Amino acid sequence: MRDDGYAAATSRRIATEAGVKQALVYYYFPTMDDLFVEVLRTGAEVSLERMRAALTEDDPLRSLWIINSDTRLSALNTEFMALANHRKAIRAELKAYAERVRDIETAAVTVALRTRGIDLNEYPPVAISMLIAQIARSICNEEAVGVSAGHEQMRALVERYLDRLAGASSTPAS
Amino acid sequence: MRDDGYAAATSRRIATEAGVKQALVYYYFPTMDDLFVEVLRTGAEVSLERMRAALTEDDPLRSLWIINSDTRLSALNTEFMALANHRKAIRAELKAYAERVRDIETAAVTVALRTRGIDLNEYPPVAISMLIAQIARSICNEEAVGVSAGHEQMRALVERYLDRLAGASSTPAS
DNA sequence: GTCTATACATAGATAGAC
DNA sequence: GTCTATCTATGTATAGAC
Repeated sequence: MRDDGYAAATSRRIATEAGVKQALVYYYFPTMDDLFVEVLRTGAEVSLERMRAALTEDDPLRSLWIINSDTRLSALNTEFMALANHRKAIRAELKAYAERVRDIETAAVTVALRTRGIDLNEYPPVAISMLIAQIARSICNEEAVGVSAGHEQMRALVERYLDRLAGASSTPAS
Repeated sequence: MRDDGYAAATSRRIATEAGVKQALVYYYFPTMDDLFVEVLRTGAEVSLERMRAALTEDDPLRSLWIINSDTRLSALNTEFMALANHRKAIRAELKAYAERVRDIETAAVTVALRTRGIDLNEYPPVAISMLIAQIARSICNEEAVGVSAGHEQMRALVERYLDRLAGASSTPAS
C-alpha cells in the first residue's frame, strides 16, 4: 500500500507476500475493506502508543515535530486519506484515529505551553498542536513527490520557535 | 476522480460521462496515465492563472489563505498525491506544478512582507507561504474525513495574524 | 486453517469496420 | 474521429476438498 498505492494492495498480492494463497485472505476478512480497516486500526494503536510515550518526554513540542516527520507514516496516511475520501468505513475509522491523535497531542501541548508560561487564550494548544503536526506532515508529503523548495527554511523557522519554547519557563513569550 | 477516487476514474466511466464509447479514450490518450497527466496539467494551468490573479490583490496573504482553502481542489490534490506516490510520470508532473505554485506564492509573500516592513531573514517568505498554504490545505483534508477539532481555533489564529499583517505597514512586527 | 478451482466483473488496451 | 467487438489480465469473492 505504501509502495504501490492502495489500488495495488489486492487480495492476491497480500496473500503472496504473506506466503499463503489468495482465498485465505477471505477466511480472515469478509471483504477487502474490512482488511483495510483492520490495518488502519492496528497501525493506529501502535502509533498512538508511540505517541503517548514520546509526548511525556522533556520536550514534547519537539517530539511532536519529530513524530510527525516520519516519511513512511506520512505516505501511508496519504493512501488512507485518499481511500477515506470514497469509502465510508475507512473514513469513519480514520476520523476516529485523527481525533484521538489530536486529543493526545493537544493535551501534551497544553502542558508544555502552560509550564512555559504562555497565554493559552492567545495560543490555543489545539491550534499549536495542529500547526506543528500538519507542517511536519506537509513537508513529508512534498518530499514524497520530490519537492524540497522552502523545506530548509521552514525547518529552521520551526526549530527556532522550538528552541525558544524549550528555553522559556514561566516567562511569557510571543 | 474527486468523488470516487483515482481507481474509479476508468476509461469506461470517463467515456460514459463524456458521452462517447470507451475505445475513443485510447484514440486521444495512449494510456490512462497520459490522460491523468493531461488532467493534472490542464487543471494546474487554470489553478496557476487564478492564483496569479488573486495574489496581486490588496491582501495577498489572505488571498493565499483563501485560495488554499478550496475543499474540492484539496480533495483532487489528495488523489493526485496518492497517484504520484507510485506513478513516475504523475509524480514528475505534480512536482513541477507544486514548485511553480510555491514560486508564485513566495513571490507574492515576499512583496507583502517587504511592504509591511517585516524582516525577511527572520521570516523567510518561502516558509511563510508554505505555512499559510499548507495549514489551509490540512484543514480541508481533515474536513474531508469529518474531523473538525481545532479548526475554529486554527482559523482564528491565522485570521488574527492576517489582520495584524494587513494593518501593519513599514512598522516592524513580530 | 489452508488449499484448489472457479465464477464473475471489470480493468487496460487493440483490431478493424465505417 | 467514432464505433463494435474482442483479447487478456486481474480484481473480489465463493464453493468445497482436505
